[in-house]
Amino acid sequence: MAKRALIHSLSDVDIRLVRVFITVTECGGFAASELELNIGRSTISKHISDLEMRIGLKLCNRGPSGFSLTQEGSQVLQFARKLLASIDGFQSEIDNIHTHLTGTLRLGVFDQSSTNPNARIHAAIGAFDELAPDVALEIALDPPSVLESRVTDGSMDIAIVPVHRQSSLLNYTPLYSEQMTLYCGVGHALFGMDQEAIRERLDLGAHKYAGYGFNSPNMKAGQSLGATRTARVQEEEALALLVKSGKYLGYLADHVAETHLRSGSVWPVAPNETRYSSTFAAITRRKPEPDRKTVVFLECLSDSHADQEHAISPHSRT
Amino acid sequence: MAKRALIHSLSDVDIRLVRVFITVTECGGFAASELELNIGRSTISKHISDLEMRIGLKLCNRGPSGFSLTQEGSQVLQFARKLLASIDGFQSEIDNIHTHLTGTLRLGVFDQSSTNPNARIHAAIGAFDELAPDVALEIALDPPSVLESRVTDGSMDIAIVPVHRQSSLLNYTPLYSEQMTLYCGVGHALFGMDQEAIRERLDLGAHKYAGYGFNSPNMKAGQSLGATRTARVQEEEALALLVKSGKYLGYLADHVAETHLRSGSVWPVAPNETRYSSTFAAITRRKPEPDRKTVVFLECLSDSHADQEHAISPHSRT
DNA sequence: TCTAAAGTTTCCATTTTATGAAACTATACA
DNA sequence: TGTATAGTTTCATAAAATGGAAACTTTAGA
Repeated sequence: MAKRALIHSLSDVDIRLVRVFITVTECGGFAASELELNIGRSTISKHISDLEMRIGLKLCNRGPSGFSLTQEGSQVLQFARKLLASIDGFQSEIDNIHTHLTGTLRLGVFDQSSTNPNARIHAAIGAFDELAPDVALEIALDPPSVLESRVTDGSMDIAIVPVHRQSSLLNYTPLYSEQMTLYCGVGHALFGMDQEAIRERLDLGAHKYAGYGFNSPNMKAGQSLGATRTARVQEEEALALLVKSGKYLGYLADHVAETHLRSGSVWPVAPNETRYSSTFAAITRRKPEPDRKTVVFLECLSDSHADQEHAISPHSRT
Repeated sequence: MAKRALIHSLSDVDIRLVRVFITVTECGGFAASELELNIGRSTISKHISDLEMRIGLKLCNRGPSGFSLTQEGSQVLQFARKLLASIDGFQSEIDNIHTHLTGTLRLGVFDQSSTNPNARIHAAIGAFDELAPDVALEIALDPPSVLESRVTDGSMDIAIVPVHRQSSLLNYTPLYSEQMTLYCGVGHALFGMDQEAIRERLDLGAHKYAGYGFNSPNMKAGQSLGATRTARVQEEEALALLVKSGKYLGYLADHVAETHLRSGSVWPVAPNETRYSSTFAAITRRKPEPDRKTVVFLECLSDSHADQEHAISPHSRT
C-alpha cells in the first residue's frame, strides 16, 4: 500500500478512479452516485480510497456525518475536470478524423490520356470535394510506368492509367474504356479502299506503323498485327499528325478519330479486325492499404463511371 | 467487435492502449517495443488492434514488410501525445499540491489574551510562512466561545484559546500557560497585609470580586474561592483598573501584575492558596480532520512552544 | 522458385484484477 | 437509547489481462 503511494505516477487505470471521484462529488456522496455510476457502494468506496492512496491526499470527508470535499479535494477536483476535458478533446479530435478528411490526395493521370467523353474524372473530383472539402488535391501528369511506380512506392495515392500488364502490387479498379481503331490518312495506299478489299490484302508489315514510345496496349496491338513500328511518338496529337500525313498507319481512339473521319481526313483500316479496347483503371497500392481519403476518392471515381461496362479481368490475388 | 467500435467513446482503460501505441511508434515496431513496454508481443498486438477497433481507424501498417504509420495514425499519434501531456500535467498539479500549500489559513486568537511572554504565536507564524509562503493568513480576535464554535463548524481552521471545558468535537494542543494570582490594590483592606494574616482571615465572600464576563477558568476560580462577582469586565485592562482602584479583588496574570507590583500599586492575596494556572491551547476540529496547511501550522505552534510544560489532561477520545 | 528469417496474429492456460453481497462500524436523529 | 443512514471491510466469484506456443504472412536471399 504505502509503497504504491510513493510511486506517485498516475497510471492509466487510475483515470477511471478520477472519473468516479468527479461523479461522486457531483452526486454529493457515495450512496447517491451508486445509481449514476451503476456500480456498488463497496466498489466506489474502494475506488475513492485507492485514488486517495495513489495521489497521497485525503480528498473528501465522508461518513454518516455527510460528504464534503477537503481543501485538497477541491483542488484535485478542479484538475480532474480539466483532465477529463482533455480526454474528451482527444475523443473529439478522433471523431474529427472520422468525419472530416484532411491532408493531401496525390492523384496521377496518364499524361496522354485522350479527352475521352467516357472519362468522368472531373465529376469524381467534384463529388470528392463535396465529401472531403478539406483535402487538398495534387494532380500529376505522367506516363503510365511512372504513375505505377509512384503508386507502388507510396509517393502517389492513386492514379488513372490504361491497363496494360497488371502488377501484383496494385489494385485495379476499371473505370472506362476507349475503342482504338487503326486508321490511315489521305494519300495512303489503303485510303478510301473498300474494307473488304483491305481485309483481303491485310499485310500490315508492308506499311509503316506509328505507335507510342512507351509500354502500352497500343504497342502490343501493333505487334499482334505484324506491324513494324517505324515511328514513335509520345503524344496523341503527334500520332494523329503522322496518320493524317498519309504515310503511316496508327491507332486512334474512336472519339478522337470521329472529327477527322467527318472531315474525310482519315480512313479506318479493317476496323473489325484491328480494333481493340483500352481500359483505363484507377490504381492503388495493395499494401499498405490506401488511406481513407484515397478510398473515398476511389469510390467517387467508381460512382462516376458506374454506368460503364469494363472488359478487364480482375487481378488474381496471390 | 464491430459493436464496440460503434460505441466510439474512449473509455478509461483505453488510455493505456494509447500509451502503448505511442511507445510502439517510437520504437518503430512491436518487437522493438517489447522490451520498452515490458509486455509480451502478443499483448502489444492485441492492444494495438483493440485501439484501432475502438477508435475505428487503422493506425499503422505492420508485418514482415516493416512498421509504418498510416496517415490517420500520424494524426492520432499527435493527439495522443497531447493527451499524455495533459495526464502528465494533472500529475504535476497533484505533485504541486503536495509540495506547495495554498489557500487561506483562518486563525483565531483569544481577543483578551494577555501579552504573555510565553506565547510564541508570532514565532509560529514566522515558521509557517517559511514552510508555506503561498498560504494567506486570516487572523480573527474573538472570545473563546466564539472561537470554539467557529472551529467546530469549520469556518475557522485553528484557534488559540484558554482551556476551560474541553469539547469532544475539538482537539486540544497545549501551548503555554500563565499563572493567575489574586490581587488587590492600594487602599484595599488587605493591601500590604502580611500573607500569614491574610490567610487567617481569608473570607473572600466579604470582598468585592471582579471577574470576566465570559466563561473562563477565571470565573471558576473565583467561584471556588467563595467570591461573589460584583464586577464584570470584558477586557484585561479593565480588570487591572478595578483591582488598582483598591475596591476589588481580581485575578491578574503574573506577567501583567509584575509591573504593577514593582510600582507598589497591587498586592497579592494569599498567592499560594489562590493561584491557578490557565493553559492556552490550539484547538482544531476532530472531524472532519483538519487539512494539511492547518496541520502544518499546528506543528509550527507546537514547535514554537516545545520548551514549555503544560498541565492539561489530554481529552479522552470517545 | 524455393527456403529461411522476421514480424504479427491467434489460441489457450494462467494469473491478476474488479465486482457485489453481507457483515461491520460510526454518526445523526428521534 | 434505539433506529436509520452512510460508508468500510471481507470474501467469494466473475471478468480481464497476460504470456507462451503455434500458425500465418511477407521479404530477402540462394
